[in-house]
Amino acid sequence: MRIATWNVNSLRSRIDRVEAFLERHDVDVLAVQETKAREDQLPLMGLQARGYDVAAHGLDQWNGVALISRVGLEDVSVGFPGQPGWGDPGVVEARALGATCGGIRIWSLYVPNGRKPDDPHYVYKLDWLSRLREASAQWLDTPTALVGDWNICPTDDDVFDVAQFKSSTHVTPPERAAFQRFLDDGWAEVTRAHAPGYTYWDYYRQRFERDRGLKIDFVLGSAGLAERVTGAFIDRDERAGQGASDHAPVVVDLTDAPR
DNA sequence: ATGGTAGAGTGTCTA
Repeated sequence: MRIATWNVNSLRSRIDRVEAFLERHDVDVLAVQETKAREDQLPLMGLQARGYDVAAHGLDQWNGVALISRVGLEDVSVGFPGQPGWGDPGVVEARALGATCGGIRIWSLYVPNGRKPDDPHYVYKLDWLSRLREASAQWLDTPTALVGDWNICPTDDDVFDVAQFKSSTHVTPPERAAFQRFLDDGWAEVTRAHAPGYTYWDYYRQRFERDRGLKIDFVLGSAGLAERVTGAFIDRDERAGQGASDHAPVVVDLTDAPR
């Protein structure tokens, strides 16, 4: 089975590229982030014509997440226990969507950006990660993948210029500690060993052409998932040219479940 | 410190 994660920066403006990507790489399950579409605005026809089911949630114009699967899409849930709303009172922000696809539990995650270290949104980011960690502990003993845009550079090698980020989010010790706690719990980041390099390049200043990017898109697997990983790659070509998202897709291959 | 680009949608916000 082949799964992938991709921050598409608008599903509607990128739908042709998404469909081409699914076909080019024969992808079974794609987790997408920043769908930037209400549920009634989703471009479903081409996906369904290619045999994919879609589950999506997006309450605002920025942070929607979705799962696109041709190997089943069961037990769909939005958010996770303890996830609070942000913005309008009582509104649960759409940053996590989970489903069982082809026998594995997969979560499409869009970790809050944080904006600035002194912004309330940064506190929200750390709180959100803490709640995700608490909720995800119960999935460690089943084949589960926490995939998406983590908006954290776990090491200095994951930033094109650490000095330039010294007063920015994504590299602060609390964010890195929050990421590390998932690994300490038993989650394994399964892409890095197979797929070095960045996954995101800002649109301006020709960051992609100069390979000045960040590695912030990751796939964390429970033991039962990690043992099935046979390879991974970053589809850098997808980031090139006109009309690209600012993120490249990350693809992971899994063997069949042991029996 | 600022601004550069892109996408949502027409006011600016978010990344």
